[in-house]
Amino acid sequence: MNLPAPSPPYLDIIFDVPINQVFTYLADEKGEASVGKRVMAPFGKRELLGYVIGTKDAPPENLPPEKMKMIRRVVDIEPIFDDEEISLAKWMSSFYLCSLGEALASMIPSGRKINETESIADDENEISDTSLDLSDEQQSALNAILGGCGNKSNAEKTSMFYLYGITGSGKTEVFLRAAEYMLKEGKSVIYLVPEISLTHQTAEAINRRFGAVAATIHSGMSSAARFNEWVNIRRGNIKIVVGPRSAVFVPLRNLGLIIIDEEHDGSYKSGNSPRYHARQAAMRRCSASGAGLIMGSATPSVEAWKLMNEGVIKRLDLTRRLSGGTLPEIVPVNLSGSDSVLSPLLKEEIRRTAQEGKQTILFLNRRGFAYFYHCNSCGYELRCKNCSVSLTYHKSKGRAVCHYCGYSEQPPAACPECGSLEAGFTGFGTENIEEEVQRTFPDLRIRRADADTTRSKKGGLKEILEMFREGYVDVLLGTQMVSKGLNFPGVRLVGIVLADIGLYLPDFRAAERTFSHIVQAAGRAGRYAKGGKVIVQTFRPADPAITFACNMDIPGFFDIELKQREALGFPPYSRIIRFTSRSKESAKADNALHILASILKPILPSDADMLGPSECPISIIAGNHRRHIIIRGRTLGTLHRAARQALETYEQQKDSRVYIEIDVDPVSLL
DNA sequence: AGCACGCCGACT
DNA sequence: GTCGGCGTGCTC
Repeated sequence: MNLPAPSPPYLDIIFDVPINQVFTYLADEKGEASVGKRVMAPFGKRELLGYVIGTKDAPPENLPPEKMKMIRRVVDIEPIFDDEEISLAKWMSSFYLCSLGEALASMIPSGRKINETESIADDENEISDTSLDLSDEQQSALNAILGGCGNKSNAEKTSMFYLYGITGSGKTEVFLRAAEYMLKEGKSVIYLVPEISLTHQTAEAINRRFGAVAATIHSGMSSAARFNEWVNIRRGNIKIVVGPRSAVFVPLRNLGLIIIDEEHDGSYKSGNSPRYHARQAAMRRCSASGAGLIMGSATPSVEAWKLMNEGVIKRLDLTRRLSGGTLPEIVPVNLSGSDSVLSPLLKEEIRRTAQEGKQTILFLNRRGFAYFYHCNSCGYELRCKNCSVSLTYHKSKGRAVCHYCGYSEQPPAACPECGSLEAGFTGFGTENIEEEVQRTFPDLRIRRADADTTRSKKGGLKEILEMFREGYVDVLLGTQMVSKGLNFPGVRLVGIVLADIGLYLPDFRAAERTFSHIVQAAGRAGRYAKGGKVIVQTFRPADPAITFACNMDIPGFFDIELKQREALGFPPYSRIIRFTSRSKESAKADNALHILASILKPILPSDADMLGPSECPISIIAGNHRRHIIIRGRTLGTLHRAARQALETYEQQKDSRVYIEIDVDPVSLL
């Protein structure tokens, strides 16, 4: 009879703290601690949850034995992670410049606050319960995928694919067939979706179709439920996981495939440290495990498009709509000189739509952004005292409100600067539009859906959308969140009230986003409606983001956008790391970044440059002054090295205790 | 990130 | 005379 080998007395443990250091502890007497388990351990003056990532028989030489402490207790009965997760965490830590503990903690569901915004899904992907016949295009796409990543003997083979096709061209069916193949091969599958609310319906559909093999894991679940699923997945009871960006980390063994639906979607990038991108993490997981990767969208990210041009990702085109539905006509309308937010054409079309017994959706993509207090005499703008962004007028409250920190004030009757009475709220806010639409069409039933009208009561949005679906509403008015309504059969007209709002943002991705929004809206609007129409109101009708979107010329847009990015040296022709400081005192925020800049400057690689330090476009958020530095270079490797070295030196100079946030490959620079 | 230790201002 | 501000140092 073999006694179990005595477990090593020393444990290497990491914590969810921003110190990239492994701490050695004495194991407990029972010897229950082992790699992959979590433990409670005394850490300084407190007791923290730690992750055991290694064991050893001898203590580290340079550690005085009296400093070493013993763990308090072992949390897990069985290990909840192993070398695969540790290796992925190590990659995260070095790629996103965070500590190993922060990386691992962000992967494992264990109390760390995760931030995946919940909103109503659109049911664009209506998944059939049974296998559908594939079109020729779908079939050849599937063949390419299975030929590329079905062959396990050669993991180096092209195994990244992109299903590029308009809404309704059947991407989902190809995803499912590829997943089905992998499951039959005994492999497991991760299916990433952009919205939490999509996970449930997608998983349900997969279960109906393949039997109960799919699990979901997302922040809408209780942490206990999430953790249960994690353990279930790790035990091998589950073969396919559907979820938002964090699901890219689930401990599925024998991974065969990762699917990323709506690859362009911004929610794949984490908003808090470590600011990982699920696409990047998926690529890393796939290359480490030999699994395949399939992404899909009608409007890929510029990054993905470039990789397709280079052949790194194999592009598979789905050009035809399966249902035969035609795309709606997209009409740009120049708003310049108009004194109304509703152009004559839009009014006329709303009227006609109503007369035909059909419905209209009016889109405002950024709530209140252009609805600012403005003096026509001196140009004064009313801005938030804390956040420096324009205040939005909320008529229901009679106050001007900040969309970042919630500050509000009584709007002045006359310009505070020059006293002119030619001042007030102009521009475009949802309330404003509602009023104007109501005034213009007193006989129509108009409903507004935005964060204010839907937040108060749970399901508020659902209710509004239900009423809309049932035909009790003629005109639905709202932000992105009403995109679900686009799939309702009664919708004939979609008005994008001010398409170029985003173009005024100081962000090099503004054109890409604007373009994508219009194309996505149009693609969905044409799902059912015959003779559907999309009206794109803009002050910049000649802007390529508008013109190419209106012509549905996607490759055309990417061609000129890529040229533009190349000329300006922006991604994907460069890589970027952004350092942001924030402090209640602007001098501190400034100072910290100037120190960092002076360290960075001399060690930047020759192919790199530095922008800033400068104020962030949104220079104050919730009372914190924000400054940033952007370093930019041809490849990430050399930037990483410089950044790591600079951060280390900065730590030692320990001047001001200002928090610096690091964003590798930032998606927003606001 | 916390949390404590430590040295300078307005309060019972 | 103390309470308490947040600068900075440390965490096996």
